[in-house]
Amino acid sequence: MSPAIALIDGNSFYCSCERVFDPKLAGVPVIVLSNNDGCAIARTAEAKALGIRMGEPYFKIRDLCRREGVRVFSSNYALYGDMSARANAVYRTFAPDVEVYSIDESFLDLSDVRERDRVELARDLRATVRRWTGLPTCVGIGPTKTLAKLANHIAKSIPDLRGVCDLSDENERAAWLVGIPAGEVWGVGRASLAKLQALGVDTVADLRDLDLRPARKALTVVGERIIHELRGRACLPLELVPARWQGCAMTRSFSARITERAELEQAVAAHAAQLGEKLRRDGLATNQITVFYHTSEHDRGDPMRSTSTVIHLPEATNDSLALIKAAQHGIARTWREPVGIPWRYSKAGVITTDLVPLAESPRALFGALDRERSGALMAAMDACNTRFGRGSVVPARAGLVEKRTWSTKFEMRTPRYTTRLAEVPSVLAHLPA
DNA sequence: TCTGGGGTCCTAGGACCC
DNA sequence: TCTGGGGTCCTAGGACCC
Repeated sequence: MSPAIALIDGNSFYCSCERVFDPKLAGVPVIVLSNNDGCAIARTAEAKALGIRMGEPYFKIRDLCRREGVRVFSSNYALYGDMSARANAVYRTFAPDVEVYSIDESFLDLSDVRERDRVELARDLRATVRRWTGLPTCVGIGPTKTLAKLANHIAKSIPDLRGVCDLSDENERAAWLVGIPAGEVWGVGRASLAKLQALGVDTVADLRDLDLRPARKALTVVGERIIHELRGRACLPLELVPARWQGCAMTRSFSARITERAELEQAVAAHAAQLGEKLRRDGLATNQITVFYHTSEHDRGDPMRSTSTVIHLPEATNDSLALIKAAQHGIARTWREPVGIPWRYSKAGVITTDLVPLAESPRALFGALDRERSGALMAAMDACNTRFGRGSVVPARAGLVEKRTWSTKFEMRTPRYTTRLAEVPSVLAHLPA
């Protein structure tokens, strides 16, 4: 039995999640915006056809959207995350070995399925996901992850394939690869593409046939791996158990510029508190954080400032209060009073890059934290926030959620239909008299 | 007026060690 | 003027991904 990997992904995933709960959105252009309603990060086929590009700032296309009747939504991550979990639950009923690669993409191991049955299974999977979750998907199949990704790309661009493309057969595969630009390959970005083109590589077939030596010279081992994968030799195993995070970040653009130290301190404290919350969910901890904030590169003519500093803790922790203290220390260390025009800060964040499981982390000889107390307090706080909703209990320094002037904007967000009881859709049934 | 956020992997180069 | 040969570890920066 030849190895086979399928990549299944949701079409215009965020937009499709919105469509599941509003049938009127079918067939009309839909886009979903990034945080602060900044950029278009998901577009349906109809929106793409209007020329709306990935990452396009919303203010530039607002008129177009109004004119063309594009339905515009803020990101509703609670909804998308939950829909993603539902889709993966369906995948697992078809193939037990699933790697959840991103919120809208999963790799499935189909090695145990006979080659001639794979396409049919994939079609069945698509139909079932559609029926059970409402989400449209496409499936690509190949002997390696890279080829499965490529197959998925083909499935999405050729309607005749009805959402499934199988590149298992070497001859069929070769015929496809000559017609696809090398830039479509997973792992070949802009910079790599330019180097490849200098080597005379234009199509995926060219890349597959490139000698390993020049490939390695131009693109390091990453490029060599891609070529092996294109030739059908797997270098990227299925990661069935999610790897432990190495780092974690909480960074946000403000909905309005910040000039006051107190506001900046509050924002950074809120980020530190949320970072602690994320770490606690996975039992992870950190003994150093980086705090940064900066003005916007789009504010031409304004004074620019960007600063970042690393704060070390006596021992690893995920206690929000300890992280807040460290983060505010970072502000104290870097804050500068403006002399003339104040700096208008646009974004701040707290980052860690060295996560360790709290239980395995060494204790400090001096300055050790009281983990018993801290653990109990944090557990109580997390329990309140789970039960009564996020932001019900926050550390004082992070400020009450509704009083945060810098908070991210989500002005066009749909209800969190599947994760908030207060927001589930209601149905009215009129009985005949 | 309004321009996202969160990850991973790889390499080169410096510091340091014996 | 001449001045070895290995290691390891860390960091910054680049590239890529969704």
